[in-house]
Amino acid sequence: MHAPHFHDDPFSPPAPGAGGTARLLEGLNPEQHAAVSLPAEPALILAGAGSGKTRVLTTRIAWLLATGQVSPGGLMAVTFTNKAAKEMLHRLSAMLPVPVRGMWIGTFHGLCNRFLRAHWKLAGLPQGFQILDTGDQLSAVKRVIKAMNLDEQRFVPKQVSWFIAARKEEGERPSDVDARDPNTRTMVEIYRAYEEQCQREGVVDFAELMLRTYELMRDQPALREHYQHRFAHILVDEFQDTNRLQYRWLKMFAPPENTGERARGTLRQSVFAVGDDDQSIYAFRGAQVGNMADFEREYRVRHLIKLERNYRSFGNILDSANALIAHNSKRLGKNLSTEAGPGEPVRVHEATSDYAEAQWLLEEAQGLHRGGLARSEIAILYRSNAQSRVMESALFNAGVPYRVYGGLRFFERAEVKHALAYLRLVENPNDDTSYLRVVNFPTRGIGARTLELLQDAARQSGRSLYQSVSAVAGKGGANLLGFNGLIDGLREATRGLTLREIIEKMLATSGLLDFYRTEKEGQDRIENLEELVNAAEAFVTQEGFGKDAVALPVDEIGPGTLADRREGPDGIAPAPVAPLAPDAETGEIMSPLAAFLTHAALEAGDNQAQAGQDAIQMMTVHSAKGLEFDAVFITGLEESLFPHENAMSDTDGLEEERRLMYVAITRARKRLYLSYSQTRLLHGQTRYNVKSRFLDELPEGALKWLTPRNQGFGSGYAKEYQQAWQRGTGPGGIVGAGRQDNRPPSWRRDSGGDSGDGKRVPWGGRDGYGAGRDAPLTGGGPVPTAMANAQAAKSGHGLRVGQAVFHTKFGEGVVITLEGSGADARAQVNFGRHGPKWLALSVAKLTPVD
DNA sequence: CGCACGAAAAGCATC
DNA sequence: TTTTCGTGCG
Repeated sequence: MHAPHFHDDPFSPPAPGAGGTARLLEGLNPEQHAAVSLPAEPALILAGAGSGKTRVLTTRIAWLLATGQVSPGGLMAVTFTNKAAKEMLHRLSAMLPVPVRGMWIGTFHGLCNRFLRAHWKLAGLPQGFQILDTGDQLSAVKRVIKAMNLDEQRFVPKQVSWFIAARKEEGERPSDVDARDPNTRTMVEIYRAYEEQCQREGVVDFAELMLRTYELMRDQPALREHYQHRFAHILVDEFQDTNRLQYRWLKMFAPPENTGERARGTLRQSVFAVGDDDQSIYAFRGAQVGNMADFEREYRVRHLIKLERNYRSFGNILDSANALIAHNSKRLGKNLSTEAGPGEPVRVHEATSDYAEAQWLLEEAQGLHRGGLARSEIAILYRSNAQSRVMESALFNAGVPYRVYGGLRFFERAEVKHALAYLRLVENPNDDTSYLRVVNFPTRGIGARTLELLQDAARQSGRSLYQSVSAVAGKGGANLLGFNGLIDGLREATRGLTLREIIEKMLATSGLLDFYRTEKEGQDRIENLEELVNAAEAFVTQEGFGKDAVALPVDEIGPGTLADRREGPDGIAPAPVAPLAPDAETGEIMSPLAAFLTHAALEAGDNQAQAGQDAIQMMTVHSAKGLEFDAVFITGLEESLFPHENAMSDTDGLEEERRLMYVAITRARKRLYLSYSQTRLLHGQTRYNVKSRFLDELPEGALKWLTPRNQGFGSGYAKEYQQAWQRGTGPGGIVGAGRQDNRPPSWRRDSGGDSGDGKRVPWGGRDGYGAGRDAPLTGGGPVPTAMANAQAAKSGHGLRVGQAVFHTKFGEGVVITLEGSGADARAQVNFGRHGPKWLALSVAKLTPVD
């Protein structure tokens, strides 16, 4: 077999030492240079925030290729997100004329998918297996629970899904789970049934992609040998975020004994792991920071390189980050430095209310924008999504364009999922999840009763819903038959059509398009369906599924082929060309439709809010990881918010919160704002919080307080409250300002190009928080407590709700509730660090702080 | 199959 | 503002 033919022949890389190679290393600092040009041995790169991690990773790949140490097919690079993978491919192709598309660079799941496509038979999967996203998985679990006649109250589908995913991420099949209590035993039974169901339907969930690949490598020596021979270099990005299974997976592809000085025989592999323990913020979803230390030990890492030079932020920002993270005990140890000079101080702002905080932020951001900063260079970060609403409201009312990350993504939208369900049924009518999703959508007279019967029948015979329709008699049965006919007809009618034509045909014959045409909110949905057609078109072009696409058999394993195929004409193994590895035996690649469905599951797409416009960026700190902005606002720096109350009780949780804060700080290039508020409306209740301990952990010299330092907590609020009272806008006036509308901002995509000028309606048109009519512009006092304040003022002990107090044992706190009077008087005080406490006022020594 | 409106969450979120 | 779910109607 011949090596595939490329225009830019990757098998003739620039000769080592040629100008090209030297140019690759140009401009790297000594540590980066060292990392990029390390010998082929295990290496751990501790890459601080903004230290050029991606550059090192991609240059390392380019360097390995350019110096002829490895062929494009001989290396694998793994990331967590599609974004990171794309970025790597993009940069790489800018550095070297290399056919990046066929290279094994991708997300863990994407690569597993590719692997399982090639070895589907060995893996015990149907050739066209489809992937369940989180939502599909949830409905699949629900069906299982129902089928087992279990109580959904006791076995909450979400929790069960989570349980199953967690087990898989620990590498445990049902029989491996140590189930001691009856509850867990039932969970395991559900897990078992769920697996059987998935297998029957020919679908796999995300965790299954990983686990199956791992198991296949573990149980198939020939396969293992093959891949270990093939991948001489494996690079892992964001290593601190790997979970147990991912690390074990890695060890299957490149076991420690094959690496470095322990390499056995001719088999010599190198793993290049890049990570930052200080940015490990995903323990809650199974990430094991400990993998870094394990890796260092198990692989006997001799090359540990720290990238501590930061090219992103000015000194004050870095000093703050360094000082903060120094409070963590569990660290590998790292300190960021810059040559950029101190830059501006970090600005700190104390607000009286979340509303006031939002107003301040709005003004400040507007100022920055007027000063010439693009809105897209301004980021507003918060710990939890619930915090975004006040700020959205403020921005919206001022007509400032903004973009909120983390909403519904394209392929998760209901109408898109419906469309995909039809397409999946065309591919595989036994996909019960998809069947149930659209069997009666648009409605075709198939009710719950009929579906019950159908599901019973299917359960009895162990067959799919599609296969069981004949078991249902009567009108319902006839309608079911009709639906099956629709799917069959669609499959016939679309045979041989292009992907675009298939989708268009489906949209028309399924009735989806007609349905949304008559629905009043349907215009958006139709646009999204059109967008789906575009996405498919783009996919076909981009992935080379056009008529010129060549299917080249690669990675076939079978007797006698292993040794042979390792070497191409010049002693280098050929790289796969097809985007998805073809069947290992036949070389057959998936149909464009099946491939597109896979793509849709593995890549949920962007959430499309406000894409393309210069808008202020709003997101949680988690989603900000990996991004950078000229100006960053970190808001809601309050105890119980950030650090979050659920994480405050144990050190591990607290340290993760601190790393989260570290990530947040290091997003800023030039200007960083930190803000907190004395009062905050959260879940309909006013909370009185103490400022975050993280603020106290920053170096005073790097900070500049925009509001008076050490102002008594609550005092500012109290003053404004009194003023408002005197103005006659007391409780009566303020009460109405409480938010009535609980919806997240759901804007209509307006047709005009110039959105953000007040045409969109985030609160469905109703007055939001401070919509301007009856809410005061500043100092909108918290509502329910206003009354309580008035009462408390009369009760003699001189305390008010919202009052800042000092307690000899617990320190600073804020009064959040007052009850009783005289000797009975008691107060609930939130001491932040110590949490809220009830105190008898006749005993406790509380000093008002003012 | 009973009843009502609205609605989606209480922490972060990749694939 | 308080609790729990899914979806649409008589």
